[in-house]
Amino acid sequence: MNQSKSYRYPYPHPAVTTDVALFTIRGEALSILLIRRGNPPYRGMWALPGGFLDIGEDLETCAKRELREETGIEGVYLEQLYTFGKPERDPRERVISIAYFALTRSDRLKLKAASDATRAVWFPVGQLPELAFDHANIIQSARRRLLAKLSYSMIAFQMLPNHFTLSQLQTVHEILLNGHLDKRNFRKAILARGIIKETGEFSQNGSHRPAKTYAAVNPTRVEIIK
Amino acid sequence: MNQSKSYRYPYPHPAVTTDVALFTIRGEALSILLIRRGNPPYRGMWALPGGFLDIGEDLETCAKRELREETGIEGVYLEQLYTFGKPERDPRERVISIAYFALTRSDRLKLKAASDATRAVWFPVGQLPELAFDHANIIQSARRRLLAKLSYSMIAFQMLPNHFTLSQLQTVHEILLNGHLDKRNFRKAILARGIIKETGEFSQNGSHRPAKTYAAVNPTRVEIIK
DNA sequence: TCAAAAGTGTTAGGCTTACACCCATGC
DNA sequence: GCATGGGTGTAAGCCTAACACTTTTGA
Repeated sequence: MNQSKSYRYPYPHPAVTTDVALFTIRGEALSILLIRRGNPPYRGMWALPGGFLDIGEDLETCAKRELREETGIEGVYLEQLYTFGKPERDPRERVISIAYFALTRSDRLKLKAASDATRAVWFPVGQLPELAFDHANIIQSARRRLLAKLSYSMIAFQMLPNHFTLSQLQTVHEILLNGHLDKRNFRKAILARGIIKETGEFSQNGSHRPAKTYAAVNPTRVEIIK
Repeated sequence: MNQSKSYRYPYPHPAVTTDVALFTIRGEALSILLIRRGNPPYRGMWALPGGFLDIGEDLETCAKRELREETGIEGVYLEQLYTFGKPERDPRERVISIAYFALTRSDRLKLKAASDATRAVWFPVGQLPELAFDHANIIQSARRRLLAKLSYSMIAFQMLPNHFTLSQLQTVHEILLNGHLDKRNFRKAILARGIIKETGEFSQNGSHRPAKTYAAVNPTRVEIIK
């Protein structure tokens, strides 16, 4: 290593990465975006999109940047999940990873075809491949977070287009909760919270009555308190 | 810097610290433990107990170690809170801090008098001094976490002795919520959850009827899901 | 016997849940 | 006109919140 290209510290420093657990609904399944690793360690295995923090870069910026560089996806709902730092979690050196939890509409991935496609793939969470590092743990934490938030925030429409029908929203909840919901009660509960409003437009979607479409009242993030 | 005492990396690495927001109830006030800084930066100002991660040391171990070294306190309830990493949060170099949330009985600090006392002091959260770094932010997050957990976990008895009376527990809740609670409803709610049980012993505490004492059913931590 | 905190049930109102039929459209 | 999903109200039960008096002790 050329000395001019190395960085010195009076005591050892860990490396810092961010990793993103990005969920969407595809077909009828909750799915997560994984990247096939092209380099060691764990070459050829699947991992969460993520990478090393640039010195001087904000943590969340790093998470968004790595997601964009590796998948082309931007503009997702993103929040910090948990920091994973077991000493042996990366065989190269000590690596601390700040994991992020993210949601998006599945059609966002199409933006990406430009770059090196086929390396970023959606996997249904029930059919995950073997994962690099401790990423299986991270995914488990992220799924718990998603379930927990569902009950007290209306986070699910982050996986739908800006305008959506109540049936679509209910379907997302049913997939996440893995169970059936009552249509009338679901609508009452959602509308009572005042977090979505009618757009005035309708969705025509086949040979049946058109559905009113709704949009989030404030599309800002919902802060999470553990 | 002597080369034999320096560590090199092919790209810049941030430093990593842990900080601990340790709460207790003292008198009638929620209080937090702060350390007076003896070295720059922010010399003479108050800060959360914490410090640099040893390479090879687990994150939680680091938080516990720093707490012990700086205050003598051990055996507290501890959980990860949030990771703070704004690029300018430490004037020396890029520092990522994994913040921990902790609770203890206030009599634990007495263990400490051995080491360099008078540097670790409990401050009521309503009367905080000026704080070093972004520690005011960390404390704000920690207080939000404490409030949020109170409603769905029975975390409050982490601030009481192993055996406690229901009146003591209610008082802690009232201090945290800053409001009065109904005695009968409080007891019903707590006992209905089955998370505390009678010890069979009584607390004699003045010229009035002795109170039954209770203990947590499982003294393990309550996992938090943001 | 008095003061001080411990202990104990019931009721009303609100919220949650269960449940079934008509509506608008395309074919 | 029929198949398909969209849209709507009510009643029972459960949970929450409000409320006051008796008990046990030490002084």
